[in-house]
Formats: sequence, structure tokens, C-alpha cells
Amino acid sequence: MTTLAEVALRAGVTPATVSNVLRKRGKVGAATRQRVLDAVEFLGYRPHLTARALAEGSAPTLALMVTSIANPFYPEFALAAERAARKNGRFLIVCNTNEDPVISRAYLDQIAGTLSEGVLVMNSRIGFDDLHTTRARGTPVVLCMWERPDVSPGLPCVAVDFFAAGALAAQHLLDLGHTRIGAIIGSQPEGVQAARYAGFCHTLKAAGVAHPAQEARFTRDAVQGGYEAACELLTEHTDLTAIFATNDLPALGAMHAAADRGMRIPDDLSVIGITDIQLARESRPGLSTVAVPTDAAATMAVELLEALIESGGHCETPMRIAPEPVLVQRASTGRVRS
Amino acid sequence: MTTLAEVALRAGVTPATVSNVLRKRGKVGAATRQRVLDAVEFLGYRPHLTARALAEGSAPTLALMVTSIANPFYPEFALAAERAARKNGRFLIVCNTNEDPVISRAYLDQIAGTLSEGVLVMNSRIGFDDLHTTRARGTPVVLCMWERPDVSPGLPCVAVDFFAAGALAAQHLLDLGHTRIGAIIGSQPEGVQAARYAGFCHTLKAAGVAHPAQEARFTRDAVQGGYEAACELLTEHTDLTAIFATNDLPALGAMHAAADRGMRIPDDLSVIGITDIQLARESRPGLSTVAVPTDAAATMAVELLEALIESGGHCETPMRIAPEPVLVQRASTGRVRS
DNA sequence: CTGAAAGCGCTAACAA
DNA sequence: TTGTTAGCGCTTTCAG
Repeated sequence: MTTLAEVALRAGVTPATVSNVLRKRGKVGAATRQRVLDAVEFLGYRPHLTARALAEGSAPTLALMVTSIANPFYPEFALAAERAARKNGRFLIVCNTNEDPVISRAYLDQIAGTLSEGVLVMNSRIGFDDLHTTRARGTPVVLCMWERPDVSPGLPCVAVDFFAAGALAAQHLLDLGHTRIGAIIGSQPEGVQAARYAGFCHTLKAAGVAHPAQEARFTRDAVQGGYEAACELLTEHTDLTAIFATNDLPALGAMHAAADRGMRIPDDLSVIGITDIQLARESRPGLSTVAVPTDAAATMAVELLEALIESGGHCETPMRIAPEPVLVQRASTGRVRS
Repeated sequence: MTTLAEVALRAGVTPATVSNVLRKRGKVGAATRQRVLDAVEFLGYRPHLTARALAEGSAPTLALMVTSIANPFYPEFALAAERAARKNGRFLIVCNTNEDPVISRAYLDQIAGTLSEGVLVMNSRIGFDDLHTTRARGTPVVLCMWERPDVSPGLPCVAVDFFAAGALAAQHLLDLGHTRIGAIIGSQPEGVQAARYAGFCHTLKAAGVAHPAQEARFTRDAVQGGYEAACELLTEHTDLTAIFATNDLPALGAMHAAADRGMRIPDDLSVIGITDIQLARESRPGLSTVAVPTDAAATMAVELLEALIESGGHCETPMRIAPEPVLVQRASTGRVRS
């Protein structure tokens, strides 16, 4: 390993000078600079990021906490986040919490403020208390994809209007003439996806369309969860002409359930989800969905986190609002059959 | 931020002693230990990983280089790799190279040996030269999922017998009575997926089944690539009863192509892929495929990398062989229709 | 414009 | 059993 000192030696200067030319700080004579550069080149010197981090007091890394990177939604977010982080020379550490609060806490304890300068948290089971503790210790935390722009989580966050997303989905179904619409919610009633469902209900109600509680199912945010919920719904309420799911995964499950029952999509049943993950684009038929600005939100989250880092975390728990969700109509929704 | 020194002060000992009780190294009196622990507790002390890394000469992180974490195959691998790394207290930094050699090099230059102790590389466009350079500089590198157990890449690696995977897929199709089988290869003829195709060809040949070159297509390793290739194949060779794809993504694309042409799967066309990504399990019909031991390979790769790190990288470029691929029959393959 | 020196927080011999 | 003493490699005042 080549060190600064070795470069300095070879260039006939001191480490301080080498540091200066490398960081483009301070004034260095052209001749000296060239000698230094030559030495760097010759020795193949690469700065030791850990040493630099220690000296500077902060590491060039950000932590991204997700429940599991294998959840199809997160990789897209992670990719965008990493790209944004790289812009300012930062690296991304992924932390799979696996829904386990103990693991989450361990991550926060170990990483926050030492190995990483800041933490990005995806909607997850991580307790707000833990996050506040982390923050109190001086490490900025940003909640990514907060679902309710109208309510502050008490932590810096990037909010996406998921209420609007639910409303958009409902409106689309309404526009197609559906009035018997089942709902599959990928969380518990008061869970993280509640706002999406609220938006859906709100729109239905405003249109005077009934939506009895029995036509809704709360389940896991997964294909299988949606599958099971849809089976129940389609069995118990044979007059349903459409299914709204608060997320693409359960929506996909609903499509499978319909297919297994010999129903054609969208002729016999329309299905719509929320998010627009890659799978939605690549399923057959393509899943109509309300696209959420994943990339933009990731970029904004990183930028917000970086701003907090620069400013020492001192800011009025701001909320940045991501662009509005937009309807993406594919082949899984169609006009209701008379 | 609380430091070791502060803890020491409060416990009335020296930093060295605190370090000893925390690392469970050396002998420390029970009373002293307790006082230290109390102080740690009271002050909420957390070791500064960066400082530790610098002092120890190595960081508790591993880098995982992939072309894009959004490629559906990588997240599953990344998850397993992270789990394995965590076992020994290491963190995972994901590096999306985006197929760009410049980015890859930049990562290697910056991270290897400074921010991370070792590098995991997924099959990608990263030049072997760069990897050797990294290794020569003292940072262990492990190639994950090397496709040819019979040929050493000249770098430590975990190999998966993809030739066998291709052979297995072919045999399955043969067993079902297919003799007119199109092939879609998700890389160039000499590319990374060549071994899979070779295994396929080998088995067909051994069975005396003809497979003319016109019935193979080399394309991108993506759904769309497979879709386009399948369209060509099905148009030009209407007597094909099955399609083998070297990866699940193009296989899925082939299924879509068939569906778009009104062909039923598996009645009119059988389709099989390789890997068994989550999408394969969740597509309709479920994709028959040859499952590759992703988790095992990830774990082995991390273990190998850690072994190299411990040993200072001095070992005879060993190759660890992952478990054999296994056939997973789902609904996309069936007996050929007479 | 360049050098000298202190120190980031921790670990690791070696003493005591 | 505990303390002392050096650094790890880099940045950063502050002198010269």
C-alpha cells in the first residue's frame, strides 16, 4: 500500500503538500504540483478512505435500511439512491433488517455516525424511537417514501402522496364504469399502506359508490398475500368487476387468482395496483398501476440527507414532497362489461 | 459522540483497558470490567468503526460489484451475501457498475483496500486486468458464480456448473419428447452464458437430436431480448415445440412472445430457463427452470473472501464449487403433442 | 507557497 | 491485571 508519506518522499515534499494538491486545496506551485502528480502516478497511490474519514470526522458512506433488498421494490430505489450518492463521492451500504427490530437497532448502533454519515430508512418496522435516538446522537436520518404528505412523521422525510395514488387508481376504475370494486390492502388497517386505501375509499365515496368493509382484505404485501385475498374476495363476492390493490405485488397475486379461476383479464375482471415495479411492466397482461416516483424520491432522499449532513443535522425536520404519482394504464384494466 | 477516552475517564481506567473489556481480549478484573461496562452503558458509548478500522488496518466491509442491483437476479444474491457477511460483523457496500468499465475501475480504485477489505464480483464486464491489479495491490477478490468449474479464471472464485444446468434443461425437454428445440442465449456466442448453451448442445447431440445454428439466437439477457428472439424463432421455425433459454429473463420473454402469438404454454410450446429467480416462481404459468444455488454460492463467496482476507490473500487461486443446479419443473413445460 | 506538528478514535505491543 | 507508548494514514491549522 502506498501512503501519502511515500508519495511525499518521492516528490521531495511533505505529506501536507501532497494532500493539498490532491484535495486541490491551498496554493501549490505548478512545478511542485507536477512533481507530486508524477509521484502519485508512478507509485499508483490511492488515498486511504478510512484514514481520510477518520481525519475528517465522517465517512463517505450512507446506509440504506430496507427490510429485504430482495423485495422487488427496493432494488430500483437502491439503484437510484446509489447513483445519487455517488455524485458526491459517497458509497451505499445496504442493511437488510429482515423486519427484525433487534437487527435494525444493531445496524443503527454500529453504523450510524461511525461507518456511515447518514441513514436512509425505507418504510419499515424500525421504531421511530430508535431513529430519534440515532438522530439525537448526531447522525442524520431520512425517512424515504413517507406515505402522508399531510402529516409530519417528526423526522426529515421524502413524502410521496400515496393517498393521491389510491385516489387515482379508484378514479381510473370509476372512469371505466366499475362500481363493484374489491380492495386488497398490503398491510394492516392502521399499517403503512393505510393512506393508499384511504385515498381509494375517499374517491369512491365522493362518487357515491358503495364499498362495504367486507369487500376489503388486509394481508401481506406479497404476491401470495394478494392471491389469497383475491381468492376470498372473488368467492364471496361474485359480482366484483374490479380489484384495487394497494401495491403491485398483491395486485399481481390477484391477477393470478383470477386466472386460476378461469377469469379473463380485463374482460371479466380489472386489476390495478400501485407503484409500478418492473414486474408490473413485465407481467402478462401488463399490470395497470399508479406509478410512484421511485427514482425521484431516492434522489431527493439522498440530497436531503446530504443537506442534513452538511448542515450538521440542524434543520426543521423538513419534508420534501416527491412528484405526484401518475396513472399507467396497461392491459389489466378495461371497461366494465354491461 | 462518546469516545473510548471518555469512558475510560469515567471508569477511572485507561483507554486500553476499556478496549480490552470491549474486545474481550486480555485479562481484566471483574470489578474493573463492571465499572467499565457501567460507564459504557451510562454514556451510551458506541465504538467508532472507522477509527477501529484504521487502527486494525482493515475495514469491516465487503464490496459487492454488480452491473445493476435492479437486475432481478442480484438482489437475491446480495441478500444472502449480506447475511453471510454480517455473521462476522461485516457490512456490504453495493457497487452498481452499470456495465461501465470506467465506473468499475473507479470503484475498485477507491474502495478496494481502503473502505472495504475485499471485493465480490458478479459476472460482469469488469476486466480481469483490473481485478488482477486490485489483487496485486493486496485486496482479495472473489469471482461469484463463475460459469465454468472446469476452467480456472485465474482468480479465486465460486463456480456454478452452468454447463450442467444447460444439460439438465435439455434433458428435461428431451424427456418430454421434444426434438425441435429453439435456443435463446442471453449473451454473445463467446459471452458469459456460453457454457450454458454448450451444455444444452452437448446433451442434444448425445441424444442424436439435431439443433441447427439457425435455431439459436444470441441476445440481451433481458425479458425484451428473449421476447424478440422468440418472435424470430417462432416465425422462422414454425415446427419448434420448445424453447430453451439460458436465463429466466429471456425465457419469460419467450413465454410472452408465445402468448402474443396465441400459443398456449405448455400445450403448444414448452419453455424452460435457468436460474430460478423469484419472477420464475411468480409468473403465469410458472416457469420451469434449472435452479442455481444462489444462496449457497453467495455464502460460499463471502466465506472464501473472508478466508482470503484472514490469510492475507495468499492462496492458490482456489475455486470453490457450489452445489449442482437442479431442475425445477413448473407449468411451462409439458410433453410434446403428437 | 511549503513544512512542521498535532490529532481524529482506536488497537496493540510491551512494561510495570 | 492494568498502564504506557506508539502508531494506523490522512487532514489541517499555523508557522516559516
